[in-house]
Amino acid sequence: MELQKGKERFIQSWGAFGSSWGINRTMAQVHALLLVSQESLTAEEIMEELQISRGNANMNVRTLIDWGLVYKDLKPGERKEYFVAEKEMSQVVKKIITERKKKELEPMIKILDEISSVEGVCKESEEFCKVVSDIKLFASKADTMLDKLVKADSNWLIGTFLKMVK
Amino acid sequence: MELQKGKERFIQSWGAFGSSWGINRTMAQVHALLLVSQESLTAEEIMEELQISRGNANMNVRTLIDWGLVYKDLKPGERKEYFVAEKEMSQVVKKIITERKKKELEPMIKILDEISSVEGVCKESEEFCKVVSDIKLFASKADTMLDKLVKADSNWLIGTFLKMVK
DNA sequence: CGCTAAATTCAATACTTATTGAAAGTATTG
DNA sequence: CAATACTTTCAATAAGTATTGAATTTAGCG
Repeated sequence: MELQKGKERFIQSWGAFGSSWGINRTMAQVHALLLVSQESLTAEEIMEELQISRGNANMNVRTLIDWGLVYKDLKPGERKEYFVAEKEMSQVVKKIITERKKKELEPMIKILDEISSVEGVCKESEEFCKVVSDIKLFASKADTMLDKLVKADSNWLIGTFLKMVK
Repeated sequence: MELQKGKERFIQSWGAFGSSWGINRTMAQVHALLLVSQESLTAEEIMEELQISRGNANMNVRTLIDWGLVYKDLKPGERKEYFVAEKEMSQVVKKIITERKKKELEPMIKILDEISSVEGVCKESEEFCKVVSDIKLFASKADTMLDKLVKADSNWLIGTFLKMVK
């Protein structure tokens, strides 16, 4: 496998994981493409490389920018926009955690709070009350932990992993 | 909101999060229903409660059993199967982590290894090599960390959360 | 065994989510 | 300010995923 094949493999695999991650497949491919590109790319180039439509390219680049995983790289004297990926991997990890937490964890905690704040639930059904409060306990711990990871400096991020695994 | 409404809300919300989690919506609802049921339920009862077909109920219960989140509760003298949820929440968390890791993390590490094991990648493109090995670093750390969480005893699970967040 | 209740399978179908591409919008240039 | 180069939007459509339910298989019982 030579370099070009390696890059293609990476792009295609990153896209496939996107799906199993609840992340749009094409968005993940665009991200992968920008990650392995030396130079920043135009919308045209992304469309060409990934064989996707203009609208699709635009929408997914925009979402990546919203996530903070891609930046606009405006070149003086050039009218069109170039896009470049955030390549500091600790930043990438933090930003993915932030977005997934927002979508997967926070709304859940909100609803668990609503359910368990109801008067008399624990009196009426100890079992239901316990299920809800146990889930809340784990969800809150996970939430706090992920917050710390995201707010910490980059060395701390990997350092925390190390601390946990030893 | 009285108890019954609370349970319904819980089932419906757990189902919605399932989706944003890459977990089948109905499977999550079946899980929620069993979590909040005092008694173990038959396929019929699940179909009835969630208004789903026999096939659907069967498939999702089976997947939950594969995940170790639900058990068969066979009653002597009764021909039909009853299903009951694992209610120890630390077990539930461990089992969900195990399955999501298997689907979301392990295949990724495998492919990153394949890509980076190729001769000359680093010579040909320092940048690509760095991207791949940085991702590998984080993925492996996460993998090891999750392994520890899953193998540890239940007190350690919540204890580790606490250790991290202080 | 054969009968029957229950579980499972799977092709057809419904539902959900992503993609296209032409039309509309916006900004730069001469 | 009109021509142009590019970006964004969005309704139509395609692709992907989940669900149904009738047909099939499996297992308990006399």
